[in-house]
Amino acid sequence: MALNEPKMTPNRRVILEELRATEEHPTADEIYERVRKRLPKISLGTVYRSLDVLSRKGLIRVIGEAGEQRRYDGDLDGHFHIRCVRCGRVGDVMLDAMKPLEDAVTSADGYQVDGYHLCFTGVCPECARESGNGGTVDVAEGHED
Amino acid sequence: MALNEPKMTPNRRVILEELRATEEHPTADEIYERVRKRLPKISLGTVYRSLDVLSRKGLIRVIGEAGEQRRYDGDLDGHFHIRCVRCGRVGDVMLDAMKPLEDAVTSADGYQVDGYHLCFTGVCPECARESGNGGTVDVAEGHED
DNA sequence: ATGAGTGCAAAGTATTTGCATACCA
DNA sequence: TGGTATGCAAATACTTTGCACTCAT
Repeated sequence: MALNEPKMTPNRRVILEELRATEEHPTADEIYERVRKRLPKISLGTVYRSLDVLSRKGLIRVIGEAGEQRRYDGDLDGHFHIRCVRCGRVGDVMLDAMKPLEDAVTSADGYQVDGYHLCFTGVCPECARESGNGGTVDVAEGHED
Repeated sequence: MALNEPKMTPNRRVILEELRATEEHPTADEIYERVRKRLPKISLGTVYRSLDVLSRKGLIRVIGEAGEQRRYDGDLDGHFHIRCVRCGRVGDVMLDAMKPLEDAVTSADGYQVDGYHLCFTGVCPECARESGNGGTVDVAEGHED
């Protein structure tokens, strides 16, 4: 009667495959739309539950900031994300400088670190090219009165 | 008729003060409850709008992961956060190893980096003490079948 | 007078959950 | 047979928004 660990069901496998097949970082309902082509009767609730299981198993990563919609990433390699503040696109950043940081956190604060979420924000090269410096951002940020 | 930049109003000032006065990382409605003691007629909507203004001005920081409730931090010093996967508590982590990472991202990917969000997850010392290794987490994470 | 800020309440949206059924070991 | 997984729909919870009113310049 002990709580068994979640199984890898066909639904979950398809979700995982779709996630691994894309370079994008889709939201739950984008995943739902894709998966639906292969499994027409799957429900959005199942997609949410599956994504939860997969991320708890460490098979996928959840990205995005609080208050925003979750995005999912099937790529587990050591990389971070960067979100363009103008177009909202989320890109990957390869960097393997993280281990020392993890170690420092562990030793300095007594936490058992089991993961981290790192997302830079900035302006992507495309946006920078298109709009020079102006763009969509309209709130002054350097000073107050 | 040009869009003026948001002003520092009494409401916003009180919210900022409350945020700077606490070591916790309160949510919008926790802030609402605190601020209400000083400004009994302030509304939750205004708190949300103010927090948005303050964070766009760079006076406070927004923390937390996608799909979760936003938490706010009035401390702008270079530090990161760590959230205990068991109790949900968010703590501060002092670390000044970030600059090199920022530089690396900028040069490697052509982004103009204007910020980052870094949050570790792990088990806080209290939780580790209380429950050994079991605790509330009941999903196996190392292997699948 | 004009534009920004606010309170209130309603709307919106992402995510979770209850329940009956289907499935697998 | 026992327990997990699923579809569907309802429920939750957080956040945003519309509108009328107030405030300061």
